[in-house]
Amino acid sequence: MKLFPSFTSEIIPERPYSFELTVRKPTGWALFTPSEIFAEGTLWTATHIDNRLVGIKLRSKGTLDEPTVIAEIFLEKKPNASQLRSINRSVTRSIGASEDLTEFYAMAENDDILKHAVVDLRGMHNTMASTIFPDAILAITLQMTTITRSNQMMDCLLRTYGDVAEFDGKIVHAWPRPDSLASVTPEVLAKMCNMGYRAKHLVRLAKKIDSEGFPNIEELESLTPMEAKKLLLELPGIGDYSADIINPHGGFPIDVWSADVFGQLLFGKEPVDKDKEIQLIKNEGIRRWGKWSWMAFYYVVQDLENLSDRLGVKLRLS
DNA sequence: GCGTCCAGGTCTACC
DNA sequence: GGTAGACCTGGACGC
Repeated sequence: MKLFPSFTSEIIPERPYSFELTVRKPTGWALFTPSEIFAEGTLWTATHIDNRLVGIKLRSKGTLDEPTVIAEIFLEKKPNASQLRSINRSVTRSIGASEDLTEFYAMAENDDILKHAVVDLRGMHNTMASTIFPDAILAITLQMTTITRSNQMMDCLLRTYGDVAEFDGKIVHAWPRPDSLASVTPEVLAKMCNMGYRAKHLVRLAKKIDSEGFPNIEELESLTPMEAKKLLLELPGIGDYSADIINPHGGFPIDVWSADVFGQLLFGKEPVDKDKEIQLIKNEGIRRWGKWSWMAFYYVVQDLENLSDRLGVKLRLS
């Protein structure tokens, strides 16, 4: 779909704000889609906001302590005033511009693990999807397989069922909308993208979000973290780990990989019986970092290589 | 070349 | 409430 220049916003994030660390994480996690393009300090990306395909060009005009982000928005049609406000609000929230890191940093400076990460990654804000569906796709494709195959599944979903945004001389593939996958049979999806048993979960989940009135990301955000998680656990194929990935409040998503990392950091050893020890590691992380558990997880995972050196432990990088 | 194991979880049946 | 076993697939590994 061709998108045209619509409007430009100047966003003033809470300081400190590192544009590059925030929109382009050290681990390579994308802001909205793995297909987005980052070059010479500018990000071209695409997502759905209010069911509308939106092309977004982001660049920094400021510094870590005097940050300004310029967001150029590309749409198929001219938005009305309400749509414009909604897109602005969504982009501002997604790039973590309103997030105040002061309290987290104060806690982290007295934490033997985090005190290193917050120095290494000063100004990195938490980013957020504009809808829950992309994170649900991520969570389901990560389940019980290798990262290589997860990436193959995600790439197929993106290119076969996603929307293509053409704008500013770039082409970016956005994640599929729930209605695009709700109309596909699990058999076709399993065959097309080698998804195996995950296909039926994903199709049922797409139908539930598309037509059964499941709360959107802003509605989940207005609930308490536990209320939001309880609702997410009602989605097909979404268990404790996946709900912690999708929850807009953040969680402490411990899987077999992060269990090795946080087992080393919190108990000095990787778990032997992962099934049993994952819950212990999760409980200890939540006990130690409380409401900042997600930010702690986020900073640690983005800083593994440095932390391995600084703490003198061998952390499994991926 | 072939068989087996296992990987960034979740669901269900059974106790 | 707790837990064992099934679930798609393909790469790695041993033989």
